[in-house]
Amino acid sequence: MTSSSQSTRVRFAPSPTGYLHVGGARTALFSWLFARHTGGTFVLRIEDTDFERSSADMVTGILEGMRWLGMDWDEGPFFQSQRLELYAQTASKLVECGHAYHCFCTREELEARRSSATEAGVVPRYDGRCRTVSITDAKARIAAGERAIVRFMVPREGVTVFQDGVFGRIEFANAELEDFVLLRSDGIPTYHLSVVADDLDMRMTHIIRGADHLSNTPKQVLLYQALGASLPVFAHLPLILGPDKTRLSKRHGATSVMAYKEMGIVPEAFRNFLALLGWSPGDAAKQVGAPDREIFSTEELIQIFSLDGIAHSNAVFNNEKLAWYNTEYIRAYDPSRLLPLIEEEWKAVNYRPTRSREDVLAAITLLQPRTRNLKDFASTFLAYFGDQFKMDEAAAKKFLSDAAVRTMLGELGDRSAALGDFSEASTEELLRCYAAEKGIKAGALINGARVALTGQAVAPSLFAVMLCLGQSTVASRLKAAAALIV
RNA sequence: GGCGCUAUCGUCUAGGGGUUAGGACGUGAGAUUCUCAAUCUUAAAACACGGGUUCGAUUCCCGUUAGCGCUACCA
Repeated sequence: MTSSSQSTRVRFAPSPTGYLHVGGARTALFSWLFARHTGGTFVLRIEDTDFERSSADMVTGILEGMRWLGMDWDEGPFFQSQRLELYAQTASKLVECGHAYHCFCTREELEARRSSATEAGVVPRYDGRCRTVSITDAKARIAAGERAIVRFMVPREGVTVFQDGVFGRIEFANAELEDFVLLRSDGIPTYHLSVVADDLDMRMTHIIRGADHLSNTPKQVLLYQALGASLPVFAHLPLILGPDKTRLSKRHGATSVMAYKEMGIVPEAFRNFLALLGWSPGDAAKQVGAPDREIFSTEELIQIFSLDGIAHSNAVFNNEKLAWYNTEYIRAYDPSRLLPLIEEEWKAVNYRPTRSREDVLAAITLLQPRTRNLKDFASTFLAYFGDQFKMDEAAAKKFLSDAAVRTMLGELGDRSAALGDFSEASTEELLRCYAAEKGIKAGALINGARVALTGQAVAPSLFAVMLCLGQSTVASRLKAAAALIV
């Protein structure tokens, strides 16, 4: 453990202009994992300086998504919209010490110059013409009511270098950068100003964020230097792409993490999947057991997570692998922990189980090994939790269309009601003897019984199902089969 | 266009100057079975291309190509 003076401080700083998307969730997860691994502090900061596009609902949604994935935070959420004073002060400090200046160019002028530069085949970049306006002149003009923005004065020459925690040494020529805007004419800061002012004020030691910010970083490094501050460690995460290898977005379907919850994904599965997207433990996996394992508990992830294992290239989101993780996690759940999640699904379809909690838990245990998705419990598995369920038409057609079979199932229902000892062995014996007696293949009766009992052509072993449902339910559903019209 | 980043099976990845280039998901085949999963066995599947450096390059260097990102008074 590091001493408190050098302990890490990491933040997740989403902008509430949308829900918590997959990329944001992974950034949050890696930041959180890093903070927990190093015994540091995890701060949540909402970057809502774009009032037009930000909304309180999105903030709620982001927090909901983080909680769903099991992430907690030690400080915040802080809102940049409530910290405007800090940014204004930082901007004037920069102006006072000559690192920034007021710019009186209008949007229209800027726009015109940009388009003519583009036409001329020149890289459009602010020419720095307002650099020559003295501070006293600028103040006078502002006092007279002129609108101004504050720009950072980027050195014309030299290079800006930083050591990225993922990509290593990154160098940009200052000549490539333009005098970027710090404060807009309405006094609201731009991203570059607010992010640096806050990260400094909140004493961040590590900035973990998407690689889309890599090109922004030299500007921010320049800001740190102008402010006389030492640099945090920047660690940029490669992006997550959709199946078509373009950036994951709405057109790829669900990109909000909560959409995955709604699709029946279990949070641990999603967290595990996300953790291994663009990161791999390498040799550290040996610390927690088999080196080839891909299933890691949250505690294990915290133990073995490190910036070193972060990939340098973008990763494609793989729905099949997510589905596999979901299957694995659902199977491994303790039934009593799975039950609340299933109850949410039931609630969503207005279903209430009529069986006792013990019976419900037993049914879950029986069903777990063959569940791929939480939704199964609220659809094809309903027959295990009460008498309110739908008969799958195709299954009925396939296995119950023979009236003779239906009649036999009814008779079997009578006989099972009379069974003294109702067990897997006794029900199987009953059915097989009855089949032999009637000269019908046991399989035909088994398939028919399965549909009569579960409404589905697919189910666990029939006799395990019978035991799970109980003698009276089995008897009545089999007897009902005799009266069925297929 | 400029700048930056990246490049191992279809996908996620391990590896690293000499390896049968390893694993996972998915896919094919077989076994098992009362259905379907599961399970077990098994198979196919990759170092983008071209130059260097070197005894030797998939690994290091350069270039090409491709992909992605940034290029706002968005974040």
